[in-house]
Amino acid sequence: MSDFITKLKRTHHCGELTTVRAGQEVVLMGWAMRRRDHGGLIFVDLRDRGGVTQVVFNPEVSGGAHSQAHTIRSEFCLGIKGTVVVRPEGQANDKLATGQIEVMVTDFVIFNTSQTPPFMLEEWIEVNENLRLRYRYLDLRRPEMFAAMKLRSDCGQAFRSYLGKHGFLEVETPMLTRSTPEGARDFLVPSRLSRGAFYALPQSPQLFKQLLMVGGLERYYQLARCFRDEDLRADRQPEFTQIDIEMSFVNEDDVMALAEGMVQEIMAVAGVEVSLPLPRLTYTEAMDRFGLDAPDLRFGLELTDVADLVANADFKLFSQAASQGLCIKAINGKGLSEGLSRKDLDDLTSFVADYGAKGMAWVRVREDMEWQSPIAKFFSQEHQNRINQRLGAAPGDIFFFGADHARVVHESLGRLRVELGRRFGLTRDKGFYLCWVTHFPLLDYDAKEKRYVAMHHPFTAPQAEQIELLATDPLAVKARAYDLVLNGTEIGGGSIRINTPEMQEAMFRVLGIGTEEAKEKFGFLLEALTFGAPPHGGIAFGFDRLVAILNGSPSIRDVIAFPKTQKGSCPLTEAPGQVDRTQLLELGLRLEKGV
RNA sequence: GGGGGUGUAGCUCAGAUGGUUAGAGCGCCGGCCUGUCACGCCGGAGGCCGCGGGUUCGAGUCCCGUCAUCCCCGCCA
Repeated sequence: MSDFITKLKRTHHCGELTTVRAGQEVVLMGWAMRRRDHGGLIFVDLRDRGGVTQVVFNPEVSGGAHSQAHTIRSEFCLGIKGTVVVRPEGQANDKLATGQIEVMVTDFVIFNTSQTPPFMLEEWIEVNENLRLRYRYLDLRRPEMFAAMKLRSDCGQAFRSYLGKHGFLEVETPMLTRSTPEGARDFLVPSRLSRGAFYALPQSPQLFKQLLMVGGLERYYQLARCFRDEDLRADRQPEFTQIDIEMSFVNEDDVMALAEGMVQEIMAVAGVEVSLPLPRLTYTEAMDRFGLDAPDLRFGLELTDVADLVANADFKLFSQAASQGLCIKAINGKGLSEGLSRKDLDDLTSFVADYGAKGMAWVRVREDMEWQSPIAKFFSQEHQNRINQRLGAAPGDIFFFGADHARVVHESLGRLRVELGRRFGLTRDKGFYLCWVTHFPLLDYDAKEKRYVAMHHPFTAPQAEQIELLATDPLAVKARAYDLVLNGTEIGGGSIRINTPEMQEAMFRVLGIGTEEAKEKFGFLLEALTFGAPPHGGIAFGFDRLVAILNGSPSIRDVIAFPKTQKGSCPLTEAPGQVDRTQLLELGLRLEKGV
């Protein structure tokens, strides 16, 4: 028997046998998915990563194999040898790729038995995610999970082959690096050899890839693991993977052209055709029309400025807002009025409250084009007509208004727009809509810390003709930055970088980082820029997000082999865990009591 | 740090108004079955109702706390 096991050599995968192989002897290896034991005939659905084949144990073909087959249970790991036979008349299974044939077993081996799995692996069963993660190795046996892993791998291959073809070098940058201020919280690693000092895990390879450009590599890429110690979300994990790219002697158009060609090839892996060049919007246009810097172009419901139309209406909320120069915009929910109950509107009002909107005025357009709304009485027929006209009103429409600082109106109406799209299925089966968003502001003002902060990161170059504005009107300065947006999700972002020490120092000054501090924290970069740093720029894509969207997954956890829960723990390994006292001693660490 | 949802058999869930012995489907175990394919039939086992307090004659159900998990806000250049 042991001789049989060691000599048994797999000839096919379970998904590939067809009638062409009829009569042929084959060896399959995989897991028993289901056993249908008729006492006489025993059927087992054998599954491996390639698919499923029905194998048959017939007492008249092999009595020994048949009697042992009674012991087969779910997830037993098997090797079977048998003959491919065309199924008898009327016994084909159209639901199975291999349903025209079956394998008549002549001999088989149980490589390993299995406990009863804690959950069934059939894909139609929804299982608690925590349980799936605790037994991820079983979860991964599900065809759906294999498909996700395969898609991820194929996308990675497409990315590597595309960039390899375009002369890029793959370079690994350090995982143990130094903590950088600004940005996210770092994961720290205590150093044993330098007591009291810490490495940080990289939030991104940003500085290293710039140094590679100074190093003359000209074209770099990496499938880079990045770490950020912040709270998790469906699309945020503490460690995630970035497609990281940097190029020398390029401008925005060069990087964007390279990147969209790459995205086109990656998406082709998922069977998605992308035509180039991709549409571009400026940041200002995106905010004006969609309220968000990551517009979902799969549907309309765009924002419309109505400030001029309501300025002199009797509705104080609007007229006052207009006189203060605040932003007043509206969305026309085309044909959605009927689908929204009073309770839905209350829900949506509290929905926008999450984004700072103090209220939400709405107007239903009746059959006769009259307004039905709590605020209708404040608007003359003239006002109503003009607003109807601008919003392209038709019976059955519903308007939503926002009046506040532009930031609040854009955020709340922008999110409302997406929420309406989701609720009414406006995004369903619409395919994939990509666009670039360009000309982001270079800076944002942090009211809490009372200083300017980089919108992208402090190494992003300002638009060349606006550099003087940096001193006089910093918020007006646009960056040489660009984001790639897919169906309303930012999947990539990058910029042309600052490549002279003077400009970089000026940037640090604007950000309130003093010369001493800059030297201490970024001295190595500033110094590198003094040695003939070439003009350069690049881009980074959220690989997990991209694959999740292509896979149709609501969470990136579905395309990560071993993801963390929302508390950052791993149900499988139970990380993070306690460590021995001796380990702490070696590192010179002591835990505070009561913490 | 904050808001919301969930937690009942191995899994997915049901258990109005507090009331006898907590249910179903699937899975599991045993038996029968030679054309099933989410096989079928017969029988069976399986429960700290997340955990800890409280209210009550009586709590799966009500209250407080806590833990786990999910979604969101903050945070994430």
